[in-house]
Amino acid sequence: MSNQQSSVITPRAEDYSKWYNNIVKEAQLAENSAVRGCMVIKPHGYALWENMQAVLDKMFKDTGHQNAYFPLFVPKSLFEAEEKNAEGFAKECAVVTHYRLMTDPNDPSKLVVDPAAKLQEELIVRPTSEAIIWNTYRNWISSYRDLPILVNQWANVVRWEMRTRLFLRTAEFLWQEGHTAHETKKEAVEEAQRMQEVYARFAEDYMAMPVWKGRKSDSERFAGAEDTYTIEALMQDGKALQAGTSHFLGQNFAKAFDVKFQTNANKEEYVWATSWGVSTRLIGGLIMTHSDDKGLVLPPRLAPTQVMIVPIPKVNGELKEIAENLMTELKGMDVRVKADYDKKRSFGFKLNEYDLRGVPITIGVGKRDLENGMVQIARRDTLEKELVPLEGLAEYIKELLGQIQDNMFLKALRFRQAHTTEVNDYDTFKEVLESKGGFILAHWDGTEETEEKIKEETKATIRCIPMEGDLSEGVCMITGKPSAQRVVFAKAY
RNA sequence: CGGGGCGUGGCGCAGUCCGGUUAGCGCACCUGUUUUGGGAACAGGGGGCCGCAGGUUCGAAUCCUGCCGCCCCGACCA
Repeated sequence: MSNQQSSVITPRAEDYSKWYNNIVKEAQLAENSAVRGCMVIKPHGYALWENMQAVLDKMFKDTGHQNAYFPLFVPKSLFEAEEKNAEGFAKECAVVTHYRLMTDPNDPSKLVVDPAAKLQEELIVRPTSEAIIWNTYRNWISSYRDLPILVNQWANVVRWEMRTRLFLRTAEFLWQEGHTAHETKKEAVEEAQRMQEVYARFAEDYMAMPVWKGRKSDSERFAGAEDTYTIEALMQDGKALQAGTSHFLGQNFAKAFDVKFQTNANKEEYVWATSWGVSTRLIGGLIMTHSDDKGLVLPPRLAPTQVMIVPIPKVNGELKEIAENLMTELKGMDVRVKADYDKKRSFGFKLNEYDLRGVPITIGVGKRDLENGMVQIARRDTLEKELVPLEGLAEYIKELLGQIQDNMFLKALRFRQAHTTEVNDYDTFKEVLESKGGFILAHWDGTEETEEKIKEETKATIRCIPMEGDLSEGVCMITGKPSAQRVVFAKAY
């Protein structure tokens, strides 16, 4: 089987978009569906999402949150209550107008919408759930004793995007959205920042994807928020990806939905709110941070299968027994391990397949090396191979998984460092953006006009206004006006 | 919505300009045999309303008209 194009991946350097699509398909993460802009997440992709969910869910619970579930539909009257939010999402809403179909009078084999079944009030398919949730919270809150409310939901949402891309921007996507209600502004701001920190920790410790933490500029802020905290990652093509956002919503939704509480001084006040979310887009980020021209590369902490044992070539009793023992031992150490005894496919085919699917470690168990008490270990991140003694192998593997995790983070971090540039004038800004892309740290006068001008002329946007690092003052690279601190620019997904 | 490209077995394509046997190739699939240390070989086999609808013609994947869909690049966005 030579030159099999179903598994040839377009190199990144040749066509980055194509490469990305190839990875998604060849690693069997997802595929396009019959519904425009909506993907089918395949078992391997969904297993990855489940692992991400499990970790995040625990982090949410460890910070005091509970899960709940709210409806898919939002009555239009509720949706429009918070004006800015409604305006921000209006252009990308799917709307349910009818509740019944009927046989087409002109063609009995077809169905048409029954005009008699028009809804009195349209239902919006949620693009986000603030409206329905805050309408509910009104009934849950009357006293300061009812606060805080710390609720998260795992759900799907629909945003009718003009152009979609698998995982990065689909019309329907899976996410979690936390919605919290607080007594004071201070508490709400702290909550929003806490969840930004949770996201950053998840991205770096589990996805091995370094992120910039910061706040959004006015123009990039979430519709209806007072402040948006973001984590921004850098992809291998030099473009930024907004990987998670956490919003301080002020009292906007409390006012729109009339959610008040009585303080312990018997005064009536509006509730303070936050919302925060990450989505299946993270899988896109994961792919574009680590994967190579051979396929998917997954960090061990999230990989559905961490270790694959492949007997070479004929599975006889002895090889199988060794594989089974090793598997038992590794499972006992909480390693996600599988063995491939399929006799129909060759050793080489299998290895390529697991490289494609991003399995962090494959163990080749064969007679030749076993005579010396050795097995062949191949690590996906560096593509290095080595012979390792069977004696103490489980401990070695366990240790190696940790090393791979760390190595992937460091590699991504070095890439980001190499693609983060401090510039002081607009010409250099443009030149860096063109030549190597990445994050550019520059002074900005804080006005929307300047931001807009830069976006128009270069396509770069302010990804975030950093909250840590070098926060010294300067002058705007364009207008020369005072700048409070450098901000992070990049072209973004 | 603007610009570009494309619709031919599951996937990727050739054939279309210049109409003419039974529409072809690679991969995948099925059966069998030999294989298996980085994508095995051979033999046999199955699978096509050539995107849809009209039209021209003795004859259309091919020419004409209309429609539909998909992909890529922008505008919009997590």
